[in-house]
Amino acid sequence: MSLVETDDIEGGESLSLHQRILSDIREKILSGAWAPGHRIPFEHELTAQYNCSRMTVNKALSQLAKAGLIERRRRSGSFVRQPQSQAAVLELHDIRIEVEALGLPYRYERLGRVKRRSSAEDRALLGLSAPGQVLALESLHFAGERPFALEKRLINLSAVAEAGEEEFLDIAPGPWLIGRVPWSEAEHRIRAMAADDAIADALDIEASAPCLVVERRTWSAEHPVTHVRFIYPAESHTLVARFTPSQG
Amino acid sequence: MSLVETDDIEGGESLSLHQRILSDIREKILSGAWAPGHRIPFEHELTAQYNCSRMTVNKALSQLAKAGLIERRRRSGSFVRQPQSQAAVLELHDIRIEVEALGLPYRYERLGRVKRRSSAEDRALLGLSAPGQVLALESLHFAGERPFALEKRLINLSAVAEAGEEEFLDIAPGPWLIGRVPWSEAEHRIRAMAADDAIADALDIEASAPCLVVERRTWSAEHPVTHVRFIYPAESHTLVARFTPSQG
DNA sequence: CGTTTCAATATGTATATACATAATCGCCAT
DNA sequence: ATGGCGATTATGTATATACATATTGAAACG
Repeated sequence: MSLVETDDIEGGESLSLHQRILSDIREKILSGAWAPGHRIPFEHELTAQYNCSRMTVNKALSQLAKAGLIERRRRSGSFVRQPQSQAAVLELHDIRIEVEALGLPYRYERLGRVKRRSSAEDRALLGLSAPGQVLALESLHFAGERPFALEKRLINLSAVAEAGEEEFLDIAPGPWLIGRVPWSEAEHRIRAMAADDAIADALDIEASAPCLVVERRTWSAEHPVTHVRFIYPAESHTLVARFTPSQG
Repeated sequence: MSLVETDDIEGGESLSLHQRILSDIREKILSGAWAPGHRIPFEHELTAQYNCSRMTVNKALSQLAKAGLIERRRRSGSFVRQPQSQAAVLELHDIRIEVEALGLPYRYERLGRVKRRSSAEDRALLGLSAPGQVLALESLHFAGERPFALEKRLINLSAVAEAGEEEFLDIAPGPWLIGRVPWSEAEHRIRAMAADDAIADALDIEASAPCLVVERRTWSAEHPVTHVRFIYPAESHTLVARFTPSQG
């Protein structure tokens, strides 16, 4: 039995050997041909089958291991792992891009801007322990005539002092921060909520109508940078997440 | 200027060289010391600084490139990328695990089970073009006494024939499918919705109360396998997604 | 019979080397 | 000037090799 013809007569697809080994093995696993627990051929066997060096095989297998598709055990070999905990990559677009993708004109409007000493709630949201200055912003993103999302944001001025000088009248805080502050970690919370009166008013929807709430906390090298809460009317928004295990 | 002392006197942390190069460069980028656009040292410079071979440096840089932190251009060098489109990894736990993590007893109850020829709507949800048999399931997941989530699922029997023989009285379709059908791709849609009467009744909440809806479509090697819609009462559920760029 | 020891084995990491490929720079001829 | 061409350069991919390390299985020993 051989995984491939060593002399590939047909599709000389200009795939690198590395890529070919990767996709061959992925295919075997995803098709179910190699069930979880199955021992995949030893490196030296693959070396022979693909007629290449062990380093090339090793790189491919290491990558599959890092992607979580296989598990490698010294002296024992490499094994197909149990189905992984399902995880999906959730792309969190810029709202402007999202709106424009819908073919609607985008408009941003700053509602409020307050610089203040952090309240206990501010600190809780940002994950701060010591008090300090924060900037609280409230703004609306429009798709055409209609409000698309309400944004409530806190910025930790100890981490991003320059934000204190910015009015955010013409630029939304999201794009402003991106590119200025490299972020090392982010956390999102997604939930449904009934609109309270203030939200309903801002978004021009009925009170207690369902909304999708996306909260994001961002850190840069351990320091909390910002906490933001996007509130979308239920109709206007669906988050899409896709997942393909271990691509390339 | 040198990234590290070539003879590391202090922390001989038993980190592999590969790991050390990776984390050094990541640190520079995430701390902002190397801003987006900055050209990071050429491979041969890093080779000299770390006193190692180019292959080792190359492997580290390739990994950073694959993680999206840097961009490599032939003849020009490697550059710190603009902040990536924000993406987060959303873990989609098994509901049983989620409930038990809350310290509540988990219970599953099948509400309905119908085997039928796929309707146009079924095909649209599953992404099928040709008609065929599908299994429609409706079930409830409980956390303690209270309904935690309502599940509405379609299974494509052309892809998973054995599902037609299963009653799903004692095992939820999710766990049943996992481990039986390897999935190669999944897509999620997350949105908020007002509970209609049927949903409100099943979940024991008020009509038009806000709910979080998570829809998932799963493929196995191009074939649609299942479409499932989880409906959570707003209070009971928050999805959490975390992201750290390019972990080693 | 149980334990220790040792050799065999598969993976982990690193090196030196080689050639391919793409992009850029500068030279040269038009 | 300007358009093309070749040399240069940095990365991309692969090889052969070497030694480290963890684990297993079997032999040796008390």
